[in-house]
Amino acid sequence: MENHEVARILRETAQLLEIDGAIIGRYRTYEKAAQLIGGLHERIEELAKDESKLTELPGIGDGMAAHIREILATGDYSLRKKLLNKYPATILDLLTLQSLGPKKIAALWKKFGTATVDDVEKLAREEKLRDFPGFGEKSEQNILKAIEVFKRSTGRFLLNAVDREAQALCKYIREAGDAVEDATPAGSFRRGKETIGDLDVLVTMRPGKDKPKNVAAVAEYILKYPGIEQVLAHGENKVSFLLKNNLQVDVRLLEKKCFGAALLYFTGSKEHNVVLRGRANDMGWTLNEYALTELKGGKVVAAKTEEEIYTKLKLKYVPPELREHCGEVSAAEEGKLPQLVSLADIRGDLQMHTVASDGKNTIEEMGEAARALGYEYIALTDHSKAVTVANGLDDKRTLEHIRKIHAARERVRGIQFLAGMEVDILKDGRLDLSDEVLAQLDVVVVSVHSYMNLERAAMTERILAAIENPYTQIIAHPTGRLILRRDAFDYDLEKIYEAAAKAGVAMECNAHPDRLDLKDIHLRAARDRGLKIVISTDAHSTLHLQLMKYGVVTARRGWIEKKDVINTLPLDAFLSALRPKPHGKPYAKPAAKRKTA
DNA sequence: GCCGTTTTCGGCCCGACTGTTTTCAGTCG
Repeated sequence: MENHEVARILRETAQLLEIDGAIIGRYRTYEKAAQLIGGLHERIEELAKDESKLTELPGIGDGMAAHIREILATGDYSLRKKLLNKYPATILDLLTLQSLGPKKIAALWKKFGTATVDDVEKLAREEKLRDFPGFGEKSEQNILKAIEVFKRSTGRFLLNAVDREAQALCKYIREAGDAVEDATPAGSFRRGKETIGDLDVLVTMRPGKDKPKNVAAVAEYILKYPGIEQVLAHGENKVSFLLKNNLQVDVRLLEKKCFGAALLYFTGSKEHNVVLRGRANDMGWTLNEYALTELKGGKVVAAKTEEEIYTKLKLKYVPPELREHCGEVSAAEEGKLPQLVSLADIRGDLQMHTVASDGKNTIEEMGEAARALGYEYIALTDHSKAVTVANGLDDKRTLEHIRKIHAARERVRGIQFLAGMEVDILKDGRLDLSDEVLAQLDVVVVSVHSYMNLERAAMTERILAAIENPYTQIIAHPTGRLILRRDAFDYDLEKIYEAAAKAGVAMECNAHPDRLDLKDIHLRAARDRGLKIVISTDAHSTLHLQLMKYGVVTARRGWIEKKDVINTLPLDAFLSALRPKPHGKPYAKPAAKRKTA
């Protein structure tokens, strides 16, 4: 059973307990256990095999360990089942509605037997909610709006979609006038999570004598942002609104002097912050979104930058991508944080498509765009013939394509072109091109595009067979998921890792925001096993080459260092780091034009 | 349900905002 499945069962139990009126600590314990297991990079199933490993986890006692074992053994949890006998499962949907929480949901259930979004909508439309304690005309309206949103939206947004909105909004806010110093995105977006629920933006105000007036004026200005669909809150220091695509944005207006504390607080994660606050308390301080202050006397210890707050807490600066309560605080304490890979480290992009298969641009255009990004080399990797919808190349066309790539080396200087292919892994694990043709390629990237629902054993065998092929060098988008749309393939990733490590096959972190595959926790596990990583965009146009940053941010979330990523190496070293080819000529740089003496 | 150099019982992060109240409960992040 996968960690996220165990986490889901525990989380739902926590939610049901809260609706059921359990005391705060009890459902919190379930919530915390769910969080912990969801973010674990070891498999909970493995840990549970050891008698004592589970209770060594923070917040897991004997009781919770037994519950986890029950879930692993039976696939469900008796308390959850019991609660679902009492409440319909649809009652959990109500928690996603803005302005409805467990208390009100419990009250509605008790009074009307309300358990579905449709039930709530009916009550609101019949104006029956408003007479109920704690509800009024206004909250009735708010609930109707929330139901609108619920019906229109899936609730999560891809990283690049939020990036676009964040950049546009921050640019608009910076143009507010002299009162505004800067606008900075925070929240899970800053941590680089693969999907984002809502966007947090911090706006720092310049100090001045007209402060309250300025803050109010800036808030007014922000609420005139053309992208706004609906204003949700308009307070003194905070405004919230929905954008036209239903992304919720929370903007906080604050003084520059507490920017660091606010950035830390609103970047999260919640769990990371809880640990920092606990640490602050132990040191005789208290940490909130305004400052790190002395418990007695309230003197400010640090507030202006995140760096100085970490320093005061005797911690090395923790990059936002690591703030997930997954060992980063103890690593920061011991000075053992990884030297994370950065976008500037990347010297080449190793997966991209051209007009030969399903790309929009030519070899030369891709080369020029990559050179403009400062890359030293690229691998052109069009699809092989099995991907007929993408006009994939057979042996003959591949050989032609290789010749075109060689010719491009002469035409476009200042970047090295590697002849590659994204070769399909067929249903039985064979590769979609002949060995003779594979031997002509500089880079062989392999991936699955068909029969994606094979059962676990067959899919595992299939990938293992592909790794056994001596020409296989890189496995692209190894789990095949499409974020928010398609689940990962079912196979034994452990076995694949083991075989890939042994064979010297590199694993791709596909930078496309729809994929981000391998994902953060898989990357961390790969790194722990010493696997080679490449980060590639899978670009289908020159524009897509710019998606590299999402791959890098995902790798950073997986604790990946520059030394783990082979496309941070100069060309010669990179080629040596690839699995050696059994036959075929090694890549030769085009000869420099000979100077006549 | 977990946890403990203020506690083996009594707390569980905590501050802002909203809408309901007439001093506060519920929700949210």
